[in-house]
Amino acid sequence: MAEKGPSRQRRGRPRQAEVARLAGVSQTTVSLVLGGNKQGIALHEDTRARVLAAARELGYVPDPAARRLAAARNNLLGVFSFTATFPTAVEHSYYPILVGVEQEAAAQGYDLVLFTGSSPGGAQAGDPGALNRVRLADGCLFLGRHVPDDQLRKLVVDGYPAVHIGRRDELEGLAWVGADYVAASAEVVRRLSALGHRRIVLVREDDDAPASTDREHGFRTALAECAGPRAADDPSAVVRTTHPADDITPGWVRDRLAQGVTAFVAEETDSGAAWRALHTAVAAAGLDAPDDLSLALLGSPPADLAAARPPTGFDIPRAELGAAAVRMLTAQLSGEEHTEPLVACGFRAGSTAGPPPGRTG
Amino acid sequence: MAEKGPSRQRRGRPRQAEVARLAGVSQTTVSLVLGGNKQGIALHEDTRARVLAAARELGYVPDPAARRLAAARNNLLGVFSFTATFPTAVEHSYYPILVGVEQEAAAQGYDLVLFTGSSPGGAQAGDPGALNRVRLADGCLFLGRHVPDDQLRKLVVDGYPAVHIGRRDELEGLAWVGADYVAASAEVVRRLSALGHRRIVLVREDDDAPASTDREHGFRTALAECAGPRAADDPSAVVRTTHPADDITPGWVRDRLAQGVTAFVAEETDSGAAWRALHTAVAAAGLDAPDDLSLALLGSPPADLAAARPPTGFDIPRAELGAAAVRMLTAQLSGEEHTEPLVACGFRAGSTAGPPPGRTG
DNA sequence: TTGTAGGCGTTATCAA
DNA sequence: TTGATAACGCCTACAA
Repeated sequence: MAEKGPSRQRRGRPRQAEVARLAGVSQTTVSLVLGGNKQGIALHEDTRARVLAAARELGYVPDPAARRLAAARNNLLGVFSFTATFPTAVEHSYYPILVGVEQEAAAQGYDLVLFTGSSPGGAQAGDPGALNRVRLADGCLFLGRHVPDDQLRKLVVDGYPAVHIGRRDELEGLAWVGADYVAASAEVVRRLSALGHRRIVLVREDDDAPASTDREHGFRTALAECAGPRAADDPSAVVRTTHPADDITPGWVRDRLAQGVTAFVAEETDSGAAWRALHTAVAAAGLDAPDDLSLALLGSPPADLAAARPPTGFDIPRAELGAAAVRMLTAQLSGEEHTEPLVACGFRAGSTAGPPPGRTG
Repeated sequence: MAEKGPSRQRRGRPRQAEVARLAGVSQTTVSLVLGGNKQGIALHEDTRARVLAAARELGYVPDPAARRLAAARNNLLGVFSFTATFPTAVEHSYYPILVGVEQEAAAQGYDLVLFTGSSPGGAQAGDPGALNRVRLADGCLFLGRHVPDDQLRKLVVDGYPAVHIGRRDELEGLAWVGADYVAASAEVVRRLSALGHRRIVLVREDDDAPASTDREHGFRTALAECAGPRAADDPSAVVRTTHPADDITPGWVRDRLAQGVTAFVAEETDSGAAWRALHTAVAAAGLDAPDDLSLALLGSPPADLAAARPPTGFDIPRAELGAAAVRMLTAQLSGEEHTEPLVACGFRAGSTAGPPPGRTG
């Protein structure tokens, strides 16, 4: 298997020792000069010049492996997603985050190592050591809700620098960054309230992911502020639906309207099921937003609905989220502790919300 | 600056020595066991098991830098793109290529390191050492046309395994993989010819990128076969347009038709300008493909036109391109030389081409 | 101001 | 079958 071959391709590459010989100084001096002389040690301008000249003549470039070995760090940040890093389907959720991760990592001088849950090195889904590969990097970012708790906990306990993207409180000691769904959802409700809406219904998926829970929390909090505690505690203010959302029908929408509801809010999820169902039901009922009722989306619309009228709601700053994760990780690496975990979502005015019908805004 | 802090954050990262202690063997033995025992040295099944267990317990992972320093390889493949690997403008995205790169790399047991071109560490655009970081990996893939020649040449001259994705002949000795635009473009012309078209016009951008040149070359070659050398040499058979393509107007289309042209071919580019212009002009002229004329696209339609009727043309197998690049790189690593550099593009029947009007196919 | 020496974590060559 | 020992190229006290 080409065991013997012309491997060791390092061949003709000059090392500091050769530069030293050519310049007539010691290898240490070369390291000092070429290393930028961090410790502010004084050296002859002469020596400096000779070394530089010799290095240029030989075309010297430092060996990154050696450099990193000596420095006890490799300037590598890991990115681990339990599913493939480049899934064909999930493209929409992770890609924008990676954009931010890459930018911030580059800005801070780190390169990225991509680990996939289903990679080789004997790292299958069930493998209890699957996560260990990330130790190769100085620290690692974790994406997705399916990262196994126990393995992650082991890394954290060992003091390995890790940051989870997405709120993750259950795992004690694990740093995370997440979108501030609570505040953003509350803001949407406040805007609707400012338009005159009092009875508002939230359509969410039947799932206890933090992302869903946080949205409901923000929704209820703001509702309590705007419409009083009774409105917020009303169980019918929040509807849990399944995927597909068979219960969100034109009839259901009409019923609600008849009961005085004037605005509907849906959460964004991977599938976009809640928003899609609401959208479809409203259209099928022959109703139109914002004239007959107001609609808002707690997140961004799925790609196939993006062409439609932009929904009122908020945008998750995914790139910013990635960048924030990198910042938190590098803060850990340099000994400083946590930076801000919550990233604010910007309100998106959109055009699916307006004053309730029969009322002048 | 965090210069002094509790750096040396290698902290808990276990090394072979600790595994050795735990397993009650020498560090050498650990290396032997964990290294896969390449030299076929015999060792007790007992020892082996103990070492493996200890390594797993400690979560041992070899240090890539040390590995590379000592053995000149670390099972890491680099991916370097001079611009961001994850650009915001989706159309420029390398994403589909990376999908293939990741899959093939995983299949061959390599992890991926993403080197971002715009990284500091003193690695700005002008920095002559920006590319040097890649030497940490066993070999590297290069993406995009803006990889600086001189630095890349240095790597190649030093014998560093590198593969460029996209044809790159100018750089002597640099291996590359690319889509076979020549053959694919020729095939499209042949199909059109088989339908009965004789006068065909190619709309391309005014750019001398290999991708454009190759398409024209294939176009002219096939045209010579099908319609004779006169047709192929006719300067009006190829139109160079700029971005935006103001010259591709409804009037221009009609003119051409009046002169006997029955089919138009556009090249795919980053911007999609040529195809978009053609598309728009034809529609504005009140014409329709394939009834009034035939259209073909040398590539895939831009995202915003993907919903329209699928154009006749070919698909660039981007994932396959990535996989081919990895194969070529690993071939270099194992001493074997070049594998096939050209990746075939599949013909896409689409539905914008048919027999010329007034003729029975 | 410069040089000497030791170590970073692995692999590889020999002895034992 | 296993264990010293010497690289690999660079960094960094510390000594001169």
